[in-house]
Amino acid sequence: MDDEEARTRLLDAAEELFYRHGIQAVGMDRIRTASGVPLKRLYRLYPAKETLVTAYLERRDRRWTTGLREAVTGAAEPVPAVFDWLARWFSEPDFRGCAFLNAYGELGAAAPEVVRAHKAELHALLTELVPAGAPPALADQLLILVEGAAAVAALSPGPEPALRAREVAEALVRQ
Amino acid sequence: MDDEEARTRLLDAAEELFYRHGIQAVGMDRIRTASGVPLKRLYRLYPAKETLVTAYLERRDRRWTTGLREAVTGAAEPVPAVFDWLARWFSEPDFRGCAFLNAYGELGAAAPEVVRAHKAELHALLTELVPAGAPPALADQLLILVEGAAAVAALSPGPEPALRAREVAEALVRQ
DNA sequence: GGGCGCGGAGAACGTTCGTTCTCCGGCTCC
DNA sequence: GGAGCCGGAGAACGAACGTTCTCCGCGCCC
Repeated sequence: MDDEEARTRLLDAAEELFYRHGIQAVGMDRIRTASGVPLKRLYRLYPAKETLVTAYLERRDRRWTTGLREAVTGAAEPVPAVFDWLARWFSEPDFRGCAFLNAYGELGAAAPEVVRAHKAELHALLTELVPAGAPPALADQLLILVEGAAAVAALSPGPEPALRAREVAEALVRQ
Repeated sequence: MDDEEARTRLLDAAEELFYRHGIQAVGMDRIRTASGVPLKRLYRLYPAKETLVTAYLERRDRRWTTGLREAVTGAAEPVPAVFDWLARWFSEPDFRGCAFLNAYGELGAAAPEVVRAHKAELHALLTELVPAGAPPALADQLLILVEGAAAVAALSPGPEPALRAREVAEALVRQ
């Protein structure tokens, strides 16, 4: 097992545990056990828990944004495609809301800056998707629909919140 | 200082600290210092931290739901009034998102059931507000708008998310 | 007024956390 | 083949947590 594989195993374990149980509720020893990476190597690759938390959020941000981008680029109707993608995400068995909103709610001002960056990226992506002549507030409204669907789905999982938000979004872009 | 005042002081301190810093980041000793209530009395009134957390969320739930109800009952247009009330809430200087969503994000399955109850109450209130002939999905969509505005405002405070959501809600109820 | 009991102040306890250290086996290099 | 070093396993450390205990001073009753 080289350092690269150890990093992957650590991030896999950290993502699963941090996302499911919250960040403060998961100790480094639990990540060590789940990943099989010795503590010494863990602290060589990530010198403190905070760096592991940041790396977990950054990798998840890359995967999430890339997945959404791939799902909507080339789609005939990109805005509804966003919510179809959300519906699939909300239906994953271990879905538990937006990891970045959860991290911000838990850590507050101490949350790493990738949390803000994630929301800025999402807003930028939505801005690209709205038609050229649309009012500038449309991207803000779509952002509210995306976040709202995720927040509602966090407490009652399933695709329904995404479908309800999709209906609203379709009505918005038609105008 | 009788027990009733001690309870108030404890809940005030707990609300301020839990809401600002998160639940796990605040120790009982910090609540003792902030409230001025001795540890012995604290544990007589709330035998464990979990009971204090639940009491904090239950009181906040009562205040929040009552405040929203009072703001919309009797309003000429109750649905937009919801978002005007949200705009004022988001503008409070220490606004940091929905305490119940934050608690759920932090505690996950270990969150007290008042978190779910809070969302159910909000959904019920929105159901009362929609016109009689409206499609049943409308309340779900309004819930998404409320939650989404709160989530967006958590990271970029100010009334704007509520105003954007209000515009969408007005378009929805007009149909 | 003297024993008594309640409540306040904070020390103390056991556990858990993040992080570091110790020990030891196995590989490398001459 | 032997010395030296790197990495693994897990004990150990200091701090912080939730919770309990000890001590002490003050008010009450006869």
